[in-house]
Order: sequence, then C-alpha cells, then structure tokens
Amino acid sequence: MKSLSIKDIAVKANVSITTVSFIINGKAKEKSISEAVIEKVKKIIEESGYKPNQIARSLRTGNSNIIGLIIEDISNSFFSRIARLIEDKAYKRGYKIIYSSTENNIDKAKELINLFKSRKVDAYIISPIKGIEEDVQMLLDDGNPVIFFDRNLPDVKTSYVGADHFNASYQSIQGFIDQGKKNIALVTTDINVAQITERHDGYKKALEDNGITYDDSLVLKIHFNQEENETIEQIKALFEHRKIDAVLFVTNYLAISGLKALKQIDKKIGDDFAIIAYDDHEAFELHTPRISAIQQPLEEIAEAIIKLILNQLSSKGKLPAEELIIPTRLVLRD
Amino acid sequence: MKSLSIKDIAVKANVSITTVSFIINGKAKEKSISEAVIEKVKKIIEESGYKPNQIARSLRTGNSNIIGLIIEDISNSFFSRIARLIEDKAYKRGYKIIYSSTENNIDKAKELINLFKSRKVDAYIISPIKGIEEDVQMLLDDGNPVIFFDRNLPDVKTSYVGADHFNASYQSIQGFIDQGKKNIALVTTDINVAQITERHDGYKKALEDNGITYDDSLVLKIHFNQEENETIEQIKALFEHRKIDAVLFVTNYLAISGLKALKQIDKKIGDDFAIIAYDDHEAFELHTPRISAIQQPLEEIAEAIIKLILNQLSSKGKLPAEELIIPTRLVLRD
DNA sequence: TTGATGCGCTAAAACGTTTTAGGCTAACCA
DNA sequence: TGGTTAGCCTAAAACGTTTTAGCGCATCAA
Repeated sequence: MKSLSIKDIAVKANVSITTVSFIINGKAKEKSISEAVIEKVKKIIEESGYKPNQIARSLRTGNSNIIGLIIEDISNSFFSRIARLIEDKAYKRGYKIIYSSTENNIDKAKELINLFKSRKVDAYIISPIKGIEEDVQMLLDDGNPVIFFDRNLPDVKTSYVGADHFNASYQSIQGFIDQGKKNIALVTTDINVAQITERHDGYKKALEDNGITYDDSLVLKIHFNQEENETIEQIKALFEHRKIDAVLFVTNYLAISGLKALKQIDKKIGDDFAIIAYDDHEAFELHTPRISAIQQPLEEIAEAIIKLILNQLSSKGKLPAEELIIPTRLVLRD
Repeated sequence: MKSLSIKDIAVKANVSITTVSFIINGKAKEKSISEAVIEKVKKIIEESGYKPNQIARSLRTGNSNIIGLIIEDISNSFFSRIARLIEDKAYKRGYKIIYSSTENNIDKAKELINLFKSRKVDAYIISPIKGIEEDVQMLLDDGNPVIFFDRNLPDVKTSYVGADHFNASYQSIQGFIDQGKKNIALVTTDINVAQITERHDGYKKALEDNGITYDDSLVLKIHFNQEENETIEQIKALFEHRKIDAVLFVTNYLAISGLKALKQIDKKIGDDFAIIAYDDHEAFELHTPRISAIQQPLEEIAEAIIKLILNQLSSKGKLPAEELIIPTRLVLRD
C-alpha cells in the first residue's frame, strides 16, 4: 500500500499541489488562500491521515529537524539520563534526536559525524574526544551549529556546556583535608579528555594549597577499556600497599569497582577511611554506609545545551562561542 | 559552503551522473564500465571527500538504512543496555538506530510511530504498550517489518522476542517455598502489559501448585508514574502491616525503592526475610547483603532481535511471525 | 478609460539521487 | 553485404516536497 502524497490530496481537493503545500505549512493566510479552500483541504488531510514525507521535505529545504547527539556510551547512566532530558526538551520544540555512542573510539566518532552529515542533521551535540578536531572544524566551517558538552576540545572554538570539574574536585579534596585526612588517593582513568584532567588538576591544587606534597603513587590511572576485574585488582593493590585515609573516584563506574574492591578485601568505610565519587549513582544511596558523591546538575546541563542549540538555529549568522560552566553539588552522605 | 553533489563529480571526471552512480553503488562491473573510468572516478571521489546525500538517496529508493527503536525510557538501565547492544549489532550490518522513549504514554508512542514512518525507517523495534495496536497493524499492513521485544501485544501478529517472564517468576517463588517461606509478597506495577501480568501469573501459579492460597493483600500494585517517595511509603506500609518472609519485586526500580523502604524501617534481609528482584542492577551486587536477581540475557535478546529484523529486510515477502522466548537466569546472592 | 493594486490561485523548477531504456561503435557471423 | 551482439556509456524520468514567479480577474483611483 503506497502512502499518500501531497499530489493525492491536491487531486482530491481539486486544487494545485502548491495550494496544499501552503496550507500544510501554515502559509495559507500569507498567500491569501480563501477560508473555504483551507477548510476543505484540511478536512481531506485529516480524513485521509496524510503525513508529509519528511525525506522529500528535507531534500528540498535542506534541513531535517533532527539534532545529532554523539556521546561516549548510551548505557552509562550519566549519558542516558542526559540523553533522555535532551530528548524531552528537544521534542517539545519540534526537534528529534538521533544519538549514537562512540565508545571513545576516534574512528567511530568520525564515522558518526559523517553519517549525521550525510543525513543533514540540523545541529550536533557532542561529547567529544581528542582526535576529531578537524572533523568538527569542518562542520563549523560549513555553518553547522555544534555544541560540546561534558568535555571540551580547547583547539576548537565552539560553545561548550559542562560542569565545573576543577572546583568540584578541589572542594571534595578540601573537604577531606578539613576532616583531617592526610593521605588522599585519586582513582582516575587514562583517557585524555579535558574533563578528566581538570578533575585531576583540582586534586593537585587542593593538596598544594594545603601544603601537602603531591604523591604520584597515590594516583591510580585505569585504562579505559580494560576488564572490570583487572580494575578491581589494581584498586585492591593500591589500598593494600599504601596508607590511605580518603579516596576520590573520578567517575561513578570507577567508584563502583572501588566498592567491589573494598568488599573483597573487607575494608570498611568509616571515620578513618572516606570516599567520594564523581557523578552520583543509584547504588550509592543504597550502599551501607551511603556513599558521598559529586552530582552534576543534569537538568540544567540539558537545558543549557538545548537553549544554545535553538539560539544558533534561529539566528542566521554564526553566534560567538559561549562557555557555560555549571557548578556541581557535593552530596555528603552518612 | 555547499557540499558536493554527484553532478560535481561527474563534471570533474567528464562522465555522466549515471556512470558515477553505478560506480558508487558497486554496479560498475555489472554495467560494464571500463576499469579506467572506474579508477578515475574513484580517485576523484576519494580526493574530494564526496559523500552521497542520504536524503536524496532515501527519497529515490524508499529506504533509509535506519531502524527505529521505540522503548519505554532510555534512562532505564535495562533499555539503555539493550539499546547499546542493538546499536552495536545493527551498526556492524550497516544500519543505524534512531531511538525514542514513550514514557508509557500512548499518545507519545503513536506520535513516534508517525514520526518514524514519515522518516521512512526500514524497520521498527518496539517495546509496545497497550493502545497502539491499530497503529502497529497499519505498519504491518504497509509491509514494514516490526519486532516487539520485552512485551508482547497479543492482538497483533508480529514477531516477538522476550524473556520467559512466567517461568522466571514461577521459579523464584518456588525457590522461596523450597526455603520454607510461607508468606510471600509481590510488589508489581499497574501498567497493563503482558510481561508484567506474566510475572504476576507465575507468582500465582507457583503458590497454587504448592497449595498456598493466593492472598491479594500480599500483592502491592504501584502506579507507574507516581513519585518514588509515595512508592516507598506504600512498600513500608506493606512490610509493617503484613507478616511477610519473602518478596519478589517485579522490576529493578521497584526493588530499589523496596530497599530504600527497608532501610527506613530498619528491616534486615536475612534468614527470615528474603527478596528477589526482576532485572539485575549494579546496586544489587554492591548492597549488603547482596541482592538476588533474575537476569535477562540482554546479549541474546539483542542478537535475536537483530537477526529477525535482518531476515525480514532481506526477504521479499512477509515472513511468518516468530515468538522467541528466552530463558532467564536466577542469580542467587549471599 | 486606463493603469495600478490586491486577491486567489497555480505551473514549473529545484533539491540529489537511482534506474530504465536505449544510443553508438566496433566486432563478429553467415 | 547486412544483421546481430557486445561493450561502454548516457539521457531523462522519477521520488515528494517547497517556493518563485506570475496569471487572470475584479476593484479602485484619477
């Protein structure tokens, strides 16, 4: 069963295709189509259930009402929650989202950009990785709106929305120090993105400002793609071989591995051993004792992203790049 | 900067558009284009970075190489993990996924179907809700492949992939009974989908087969869209007013609310009080004590879905509907 | 009476592909 | 010699829209 086209409607209504198109696109008044014709055509459209072919429309107009969302991994709760919020907000403004995960793989990221490009998405929301600078620059040169979030790429001049990773980290460490902690470890990853290095820098700076010398052996860098079991082993080794009274985990999944490690070596969290996780997680609230976490305000981030995108889409010329740094919230539990 | 079109390539290579198209689509041999021309054109394409406009291509061919995925909520880990797996597998076969969440809202689900329809997606993967039967039937009548997963709609004849909810539930309850439990509660939701009623039925049947009379006051039905706090209150009320020695939670988020409730009333899980959650969750492994859960084999489900889709896409005629019921795994912890 | 203006509508081009049908040349066969 | 075949390539239609340019008519001002 072929679906209806605008032509079918035109024939049924005994008017031209043009007239139908004007009515569909709300330009009937402006083009002075008579009330009677408008009514008739609308009725026929209603009754027949005709829906314009978006592909033909995109081909003609050059835009798609689709926003491409490129993230690290949709199965990570931080991203899936952001995706959901962005989707909701975009939807209300008549935009759809296509998403895809890069898995921190440069080639896949590049492919995704090409794919979205050939689908003529109207705008790009990207949580970028190093190595795609050129591709993004090309998008910008072609006049496409691009918003980075969560992570920034310093060499590319485009708008960015992200949490204040540096200060979040700094304040957590300062908190530890205020509680009298002396041997503070950092569990981080080796992916080379600004957001992770900022968290690392906040840690360093807080120690420094408090006259504590930075000790590299208290910093554990986990390979991004390694098996969780290996991660757990490395964390166990750190905890067993070093005198540590506080730990900051730089992502929630590292914290979860850390909790598993603690369980295995039967080390308890308490007055003499504290931990904080970056990014909250359902498990933390439920854990005994409950785990403190740095919360990123997802709602605000999503809202800021959508606002920036819509501004860019509705303005003709290119807007200056904006950087929105959103403060985080440290949730201290138990 | 306008992007290149096939015409630009044709002009540069001094051949016709048709020839370029044949080469791009790998039909050069078949259409007996000379090796020299093939080389020349390929080189020009390579050097210029030309990428075919997928929209024009879709308009002409009527297909998009896109599969639409309609789920309840991308921020629920069951769905986001399935989505990720499906995405991966589809990607390897040259298909892209567009997803969107229905939030169990019939109108939104219908809108999404229309949206995907007007984008001419090649196939639909849907975790359906009651009330969209007609819309899905129209898709099928138009010859579109549609696969249901997680939940089925008995009135619609199309392929389905899902876990064996009935038996999973039955076996969990049987396990409780074997441990000597007598007062077994069920915490479920009021959404009217097959998968939930099957879980409920498994519970009933297991009790019945063991000569335990079904007691409606031990079954708590939670409204789908209510605030979590209210859910927690209701669960607390159940636990405080009834003598209960085991509980099956019908979804992982209900189990999480249940755990929070237990914490608030300081009721401990142990020899005299056991719980099982349907669908695993990271928090369960970490909880003290660890929480038993029914695991759905996500990988297998995703694989089965993709296989069915690809079969349908590659066959001309309509294939008979298949039902794949995949066994679950009960993970008993602590 | 004429020229301008407004109203209600439409023909046709354009967007960038794929694909059908067929053109032209040279070689081959009888 | 003429007819067929094969090899290499192309013109043009079609997909379903949006949009520009403009047509025919009535009204109005001068």
